[in-house]
Amino acid sequence: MRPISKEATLDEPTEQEPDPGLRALLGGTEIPTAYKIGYVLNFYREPSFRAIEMEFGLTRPEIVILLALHVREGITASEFCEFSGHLKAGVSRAVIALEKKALVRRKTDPVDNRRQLLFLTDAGREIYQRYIPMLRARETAMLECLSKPERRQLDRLLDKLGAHVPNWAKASEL
Amino acid sequence: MRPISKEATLDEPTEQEPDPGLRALLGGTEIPTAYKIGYVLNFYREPSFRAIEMEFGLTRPEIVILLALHVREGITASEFCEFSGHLKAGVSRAVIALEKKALVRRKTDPVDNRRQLLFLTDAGREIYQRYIPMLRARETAMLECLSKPERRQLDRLLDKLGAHVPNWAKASEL
DNA sequence: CGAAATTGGTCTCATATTAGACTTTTCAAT
DNA sequence: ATTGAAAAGTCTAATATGAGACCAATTTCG
Repeated sequence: MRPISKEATLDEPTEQEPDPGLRALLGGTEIPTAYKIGYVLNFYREPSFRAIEMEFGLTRPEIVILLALHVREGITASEFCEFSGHLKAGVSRAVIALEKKALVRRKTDPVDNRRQLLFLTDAGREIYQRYIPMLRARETAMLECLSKPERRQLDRLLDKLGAHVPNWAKASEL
Repeated sequence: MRPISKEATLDEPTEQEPDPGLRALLGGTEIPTAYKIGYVLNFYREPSFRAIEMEFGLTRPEIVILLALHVREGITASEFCEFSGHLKAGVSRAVIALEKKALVRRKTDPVDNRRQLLFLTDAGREIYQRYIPMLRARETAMLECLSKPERRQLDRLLDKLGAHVPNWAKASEL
């Protein structure tokens, strides 16, 4: 169970009664770091995406593609796949859906007829603006336990990890 | 695409040619930290789990339940759900499948007839031993870019984040 | 230059996963 | 003691997602 008791939730949100047994899971696996990263992210991402899905009818790939296009338009599906590690069939499906929902526009790349450049529509931008505040708020809440320096520290480490990904994340090694 | 070119992969695995445009995604979203965590973890978890799924016929929930039981046996499905944030239907289904595969044993909790205590079978332990080395190796590879102190730093930050989860990760807030 | 290989995107089929309903057991309130 | 509410686990129906096949465009190689 969540490392809180029901009583604590109702009376003292800051007073926790962790179950030592299950908390042992966090550091007890043979892949402690990966597990902990997954543990934290699971609580952030899964409920967030489920809520967006219920409220806006967007699937996970759709959500993240809108996120990506908000940062940079004109990328192609395959670029996004390559960058993010998402599978091309899923991305393709999401792009088709997004276009059908008029949230995204596709334009064949003049340089390579196979490629399609993706752009946000106004509706796409708008729906993004409607779901991003919740994601931001939850990120803020998630990071509240860290001081400013610690957050910078975390970001620095994550940048390192992110930059290192191409060195080991080769599907052929599996 | 992955921030490497094909040539680099073949010739100079350490020589990368990041696409600046897509790399902007990493820090460019409005949820940079969450996104970066997800970015790194996606490359670790998704391919790993897919490989295990293909080789051992285990679904993601099955994989993680075996992981958890390896650390601590005798937990119940609901305890695992509460702790990990996984949904009970999925966990229930996984437990049923694991028992069917004779990887897990279930025993009704004498204290509460609704609850079922979960235990690994020998086969369950064995299959775990067959997939964990790959997960460990990939975790090691993932963390190779960090020095020892940095890894300790990361673990410390993750422990903080993990301990803080119960303070904000309430589904009712969504 | 032409054939073979690779790439970009889409589709089909099978399987995984979610929401919500359901049953039984246990807890809480009166 | 009784009743209503909540918890634990399972099931159903709908939908999401992965594997692999496919086709067309482009690149690679002899």
